[in-house]
Amino acid sequence: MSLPDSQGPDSQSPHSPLSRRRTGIPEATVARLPVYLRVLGSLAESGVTTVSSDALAVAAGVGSAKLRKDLSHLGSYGTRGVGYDVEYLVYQISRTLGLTQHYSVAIIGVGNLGHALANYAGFASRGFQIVALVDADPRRVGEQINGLEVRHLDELETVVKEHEVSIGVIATPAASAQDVCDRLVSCGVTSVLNFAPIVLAVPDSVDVRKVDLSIELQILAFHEQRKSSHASEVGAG
Amino acid sequence: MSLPDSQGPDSQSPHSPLSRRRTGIPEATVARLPVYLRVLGSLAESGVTTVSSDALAVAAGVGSAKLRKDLSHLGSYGTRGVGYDVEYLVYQISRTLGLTQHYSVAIIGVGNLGHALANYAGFASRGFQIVALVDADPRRVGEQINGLEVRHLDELETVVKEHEVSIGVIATPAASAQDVCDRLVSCGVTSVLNFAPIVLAVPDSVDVRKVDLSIELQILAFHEQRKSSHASEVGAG
DNA sequence: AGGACTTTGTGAACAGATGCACAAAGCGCT
DNA sequence: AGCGCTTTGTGCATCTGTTCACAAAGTCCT
Repeated sequence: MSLPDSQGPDSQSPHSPLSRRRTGIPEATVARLPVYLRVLGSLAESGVTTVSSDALAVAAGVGSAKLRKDLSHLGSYGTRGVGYDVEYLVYQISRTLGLTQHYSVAIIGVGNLGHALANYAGFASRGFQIVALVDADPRRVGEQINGLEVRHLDELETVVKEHEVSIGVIATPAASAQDVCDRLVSCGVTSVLNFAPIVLAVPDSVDVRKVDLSIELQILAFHEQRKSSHASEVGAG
Repeated sequence: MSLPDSQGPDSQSPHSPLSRRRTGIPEATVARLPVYLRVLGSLAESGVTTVSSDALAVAAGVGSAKLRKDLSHLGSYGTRGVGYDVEYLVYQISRTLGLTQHYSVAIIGVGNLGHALANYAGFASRGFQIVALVDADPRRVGEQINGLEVRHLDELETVVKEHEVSIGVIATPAASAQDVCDRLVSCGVTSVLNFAPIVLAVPDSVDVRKVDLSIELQILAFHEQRKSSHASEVGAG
């Protein structure tokens, strides 16, 4: 989608109408599928085998019409009068999202955040495997984190090719993020998850998603402010 | 805000047409303002005093028409034929986002991620101040992080009221997130930033934004898959 | 002062996403 | 088999967001 435009959770790449036509799945739907998948996962764990769009919608925090429309993009996998088979739906969503494939992930930058990411268990689940940790600081090189040895930034290209990394996670300071990104892209990485507070410039063929604490806080601040001024504004008219 | 609906970077709370009318600022615009703000900040540091919508748009990774329309929601702060005064625009955006106010932030959960957040410098900038760290694990209570002492979860209510926390950051395991959230809400916290991989249920009056690594990865996976199948599909027709 | 040039701000067309409401489809009970 | 109940899937209206394209408004140069 992305216009040459934005990246980031929100306005996330519109990804060109073309891709939309190819997959038939709207971007807004794609962004919600992982949520459904997670909810379905816990339902399955609880022994639930069948779920209605209403129940699933409540659990996922969306409207039921929206949910049904979302699922209808994948095909007709429900049974009228009954609902959806949990296990089957999990499979279909996973397949649609491409989670039946395997993805090798490299984390660049092993500071506080990088450490947290490297240790994050949920990471490894669902086909994502961390295969490399890279840092520019020689003092951190060689350190073992979660069974992986930190490699030096100089080896980035080697490491990426060696492990056929498909997703690069940038957890470096802002100053080095663009450089790291460029190097990832030139090694053939086409998906980047960016934690650095900076807008990355990439070719159209590369997908970037950003996670940005500070932006989220500022959005919350906006609404928080609106709430505080609420009383007076309502009073005023 | 937010419909009983979604939370999270993407489909973020449509925030009811009403609020839209009250502030006059579309949600999509609000989500981009922090990006503009950041870019303007670095421009200012570089000594730039005036910037055109085109230049700013490129730096922010959006289209220039979109940027102008976004800014036009705040008022007419540009000069035709010239552009925008960087410093003045920074001020106007800050004011609009409510960053001229002060926000007290509490972080609940001081595991790997909580640690990283507590040490994150950019946090304290722009009016956000971490005033409390809370954890359920007695072994972590008392620890000093970045000059703040970790308090026990039992004291959550006390701590929140004591520091007049306006934003709660949930960095706990999924299992305790809803409980923590409920307690925050019952203490009067109306803005929550959720890092736990779970959909939080909150009253309409509370804003939740979520940051979810695993969802972002899955969205990337979807597009990555689309790219790999690209070659064959194009070949096939 | 006046004209060429630049750049903003915005009306209008378009595109995408959401929500409503209901027909179609299946289940289970008699 | 038939009837009533439940729930999906979707056409349609609506709303939100994006993009285009241009008039209005300003600067700079002569």
